[in-house]
Amino acid sequence: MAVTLADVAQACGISASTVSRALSDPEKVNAQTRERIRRTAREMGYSPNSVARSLSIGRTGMLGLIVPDIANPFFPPIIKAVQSRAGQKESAVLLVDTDEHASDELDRARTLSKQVDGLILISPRTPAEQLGEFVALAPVVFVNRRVDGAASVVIDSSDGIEQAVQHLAAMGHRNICYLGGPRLSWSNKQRQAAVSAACERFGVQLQVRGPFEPQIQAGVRAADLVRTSDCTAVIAYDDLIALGLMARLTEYGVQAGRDVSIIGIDDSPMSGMAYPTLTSIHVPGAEAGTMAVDLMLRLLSGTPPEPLPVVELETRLVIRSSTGPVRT
Amino acid sequence: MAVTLADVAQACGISASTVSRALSDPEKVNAQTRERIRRTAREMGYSPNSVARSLSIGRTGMLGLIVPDIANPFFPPIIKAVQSRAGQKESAVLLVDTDEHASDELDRARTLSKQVDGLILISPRTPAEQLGEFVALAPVVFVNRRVDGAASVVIDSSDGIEQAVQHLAAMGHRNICYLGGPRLSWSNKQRQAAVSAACERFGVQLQVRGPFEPQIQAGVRAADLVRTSDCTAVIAYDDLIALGLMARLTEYGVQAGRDVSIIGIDDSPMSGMAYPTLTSIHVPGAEAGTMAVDLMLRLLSGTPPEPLPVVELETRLVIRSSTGPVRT
DNA sequence: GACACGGCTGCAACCGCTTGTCATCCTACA
DNA sequence: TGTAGGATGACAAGCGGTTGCAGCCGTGTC
Repeated sequence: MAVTLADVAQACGISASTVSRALSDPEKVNAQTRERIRRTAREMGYSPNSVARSLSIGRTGMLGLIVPDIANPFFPPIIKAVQSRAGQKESAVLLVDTDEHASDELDRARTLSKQVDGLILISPRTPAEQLGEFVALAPVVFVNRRVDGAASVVIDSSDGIEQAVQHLAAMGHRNICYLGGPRLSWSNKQRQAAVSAACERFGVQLQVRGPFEPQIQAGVRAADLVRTSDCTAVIAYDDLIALGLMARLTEYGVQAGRDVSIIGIDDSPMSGMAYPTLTSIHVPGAEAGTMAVDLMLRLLSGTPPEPLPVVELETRLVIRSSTGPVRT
Repeated sequence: MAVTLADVAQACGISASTVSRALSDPEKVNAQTRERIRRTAREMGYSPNSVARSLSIGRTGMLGLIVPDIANPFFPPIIKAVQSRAGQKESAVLLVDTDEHASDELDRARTLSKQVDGLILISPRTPAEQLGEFVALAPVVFVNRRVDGAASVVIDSSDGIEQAVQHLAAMGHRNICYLGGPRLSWSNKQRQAAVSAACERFGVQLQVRGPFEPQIQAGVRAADLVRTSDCTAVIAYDDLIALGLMARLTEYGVQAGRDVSIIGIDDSPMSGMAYPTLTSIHVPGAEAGTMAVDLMLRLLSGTPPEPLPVVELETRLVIRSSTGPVRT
């Protein structure tokens, strides 16, 4: 029912191979033949069958994108960037949401790897020992996680975190709390280490609580821990936790920015929205997505550069009103 | 390099067709042969090439999902539901985000339609006259939009909206404002009509403002319009607009639930988060996603039922603290 | 004992496109 | 005028599965 290459060829009284070349490798076909073919193809409404094409050339033109949770506002900007960059490069994106199930990642990757040219894993929750298996499966780019021997786009939160701790220290906070993210989360380890280092540098006492899921409810749960501690400021693993915390504290009459200082990480759109607005560390998600696609395309086309590229992106503190001088 | 059907066949000293049948149509193969084949296949790490399979059987096992904006919190739950349902049914999901560009939808659909078995369009922004073209392209299910002659899952906001207006009227509000969504949005038309009907029924004055983009910033912009009007309550096209509005009004010292009543639509996770928490109309997005996949699978398998099915889902009001008695 | 029938399996065509190889024809140069 | 060489386009062999058809063999029936 769909018009095929052979149909066009027949209509032109010419062989299929020539039609194929006329459309994909124009140089190799005489100019007027080419034009005639193209016109007929257009008139007949021909459009190549991408499955057949994939089978023949051995590439599908699709990228697999594995994400822990689309509903987490940290991810959509990355996903959008990946999509749009892939679109520019004529690739489609096969998206998979693992619902934060670390153990699903490898399974889904295995399935996916047969339908796509390469895999982009955003913030994978899989334990480090198993990450190698992904690399064996297909060309892989990791985002928001550094993996030895693999291409990755990492977001170095240490700059932003250092700014955050400095900001708090400058306002007199001497006792702060870090609300940790999922235990298996690589970025949680990074963030916690950065907080810890910065606290040491600025002479601030640090207490660590957690793990918390990157969800609003977890932040609500964290509120009681914070209220009963002697911390005057909190840095949360992400904005969701920070927002949940802030909302719950508000219910208790504890006001962020006045009674306690709260800093989130991700700078999601909601942080500008909350009341009070949330001081947060901006994480360049969109850039990361774009870079990941570019990296992948580089891996796919030709020889991967030997030391596999690791792109580092920086973060910075965005001060809003959930932070303020320590209450004396 | 990957192990193929032929490799397995050779290893078993058997023909490829038998191997194929042993794996996909077990009944037709002798039990012990089948077991031997399966074992060898497993040992060799065989896994079928899905592209070749697609070419052969003429189906790709993929569904195309077109969404206006992943970053809008209304969509992720739907997308997740579609994914997970499709996953259960061994289908993959090819996601496309059109960034709210109505005119992109048809283009993307055209490209996509060649790689997938069917198209699911969530809240399409395309004008009604052109919707027929999608149907011509491939099996289509529309979500959150009723399209004549096509399968659709619609969310009937009228119940929820009626409850909302009744709720406001009961608290003495006699003058309310509806902040409209995008002009081309079908659901905006539905919602506005429902608000209008309900206001009439409950004897409430209605003012309509807009259009506003479903984004926080639009709500912020709306705040001035609301402040200078004589409305005592607002129903916004969606939660984002409501939240933006509420945050901005808070900055002005106008407190939702006390000085003005605000109701959002979508009941997104943030509505429980904001301060004050946002009264909102719950929209069953996840159910809609699941139903859409089921509908699609029904369309694809066998004869579509003649009157193309339209699934209707209901909405309901979730009262939180952004609404209260009119201030006297 | 011959025949029919049914269960298994192999052969080969096909899905639609790409691409290496080769024949043909024309041009240009010696 | 003969021939080398470059365009140009046809042929055919895949890519890796699926599936209709036919053949083989064993069993049951008359």
